[in-house]
Amino acid sequence: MDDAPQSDALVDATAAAIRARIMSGDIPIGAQLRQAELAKTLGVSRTPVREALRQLQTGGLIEVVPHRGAVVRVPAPWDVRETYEVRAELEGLACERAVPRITRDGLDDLRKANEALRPGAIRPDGSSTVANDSFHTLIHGIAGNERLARVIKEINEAFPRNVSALVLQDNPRHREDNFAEHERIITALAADDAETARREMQAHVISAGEQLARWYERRSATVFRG
Amino acid sequence: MDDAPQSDALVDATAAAIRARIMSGDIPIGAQLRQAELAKTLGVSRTPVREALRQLQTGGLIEVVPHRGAVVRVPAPWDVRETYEVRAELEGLACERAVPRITRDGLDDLRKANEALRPGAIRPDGSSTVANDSFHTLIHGIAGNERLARVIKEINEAFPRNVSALVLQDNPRHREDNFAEHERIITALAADDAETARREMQAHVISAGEQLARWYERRSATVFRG
DNA sequence: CATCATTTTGTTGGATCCAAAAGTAGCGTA
DNA sequence: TACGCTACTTTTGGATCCAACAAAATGATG
Repeated sequence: MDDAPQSDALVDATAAAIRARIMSGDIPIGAQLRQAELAKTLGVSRTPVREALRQLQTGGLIEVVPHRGAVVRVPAPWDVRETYEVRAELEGLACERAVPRITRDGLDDLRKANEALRPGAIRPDGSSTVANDSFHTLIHGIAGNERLARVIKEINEAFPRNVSALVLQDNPRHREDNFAEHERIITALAADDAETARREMQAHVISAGEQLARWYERRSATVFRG
Repeated sequence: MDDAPQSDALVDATAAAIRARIMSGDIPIGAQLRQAELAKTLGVSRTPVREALRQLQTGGLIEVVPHRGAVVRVPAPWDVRETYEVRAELEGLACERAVPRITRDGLDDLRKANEALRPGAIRPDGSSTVANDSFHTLIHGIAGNERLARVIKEINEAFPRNVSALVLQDNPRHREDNFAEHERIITALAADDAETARREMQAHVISAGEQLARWYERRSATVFRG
């Protein structure tokens, strides 16, 4: 089950490569994306790069202005908040749907995924991001609605991942909150309490969005000063 | 605020043209889309057609298999149901958000939009589709969350519009239900009752999705027989 | 007569080429 | 010295060309 159903190998690989470099912060926010440069770096022609850029553009990760080129999109804080309100709603739905469908094994998987996020646990760099992702992805899988999973995935791809990681890793308090919120969600799922599960998940996502929005606020402030 | 932020004029226009022809049923479901043919028809080169097709592909309206070309996607009934469950959630959120934001003028606009859908009113062909759309679009505008509006728009673009129109126009009963459901939504909005507004809108979308899914079920059945 | 291999045709995918547009720098004039 | 105009450079957008791949048709063989 691919996100882009199926198409050419090259342009999808190219898009994935560019997206990865943006997500990882290798290409910073606001940076210009020159087609020729990308083509040379990735060892392909300009054609697949162009189509990859278009694909990323429809995803909202980059912006393309007619004859000036593509830049990595700099999201405004209100945009982050709006997006996370939508995402909260959808994640809440996924969580609610997961309640009647979850098994003991599923609960175990979730607990294990969250255990990797326990504050104070030793972990290699960047692993918290994937662990965090996998927690949500597990729930999407249990929810059993492919379209829902896909829409959430698309929404997530609108913002560079490394920023979320930064937000999480910078502040130990955030790590603790994140872990505790996940635990509450697991508890509600285990208790077969759909209402609570949804509410907890919504609150969790909203809070994550708020932290992210604040990060962008601080960032734009410093940028304006500098 | 365009759906595709901004980019080349030609490829967006091309994508819009192709999408319009699919949505209107001019290009039927399951039809093959030959790039050269489209290019000739639209009076452009194959390049913008290719990129337009890729754009439509990420939207999910068409499917592209590596060396065999693009076809208009034939949605499975379960896919329709899944999609409409997601859409119901989001439209419900929009409706809830609209409650504290709606004005008397906004209510009037909604009433007027629904009046165009009154069963028994005389209307030219196809106008019911746009009237139906405008009812929802109005609410999205009032809800005041651009990302939400955009996500719903993208979801809607996953299925040809003419099918929804068919579903609506075929059965007078559906027209009546549709009208009544809209009225209930307006009533809840006017009563400042967020809970009910959300619930009514959700039920409305779910019901529309069910009708659409049934239509596709009947269609696939006849196709298999034929 | 059926089945498999081979050839042929049609269509897409990728690369290169050419044109158009915008930004920039340099020069000239007020 | 400052402002404006022009020419140049850079980069994207569109068209055309060539190769790869898949399907269909045709012929040969069991």
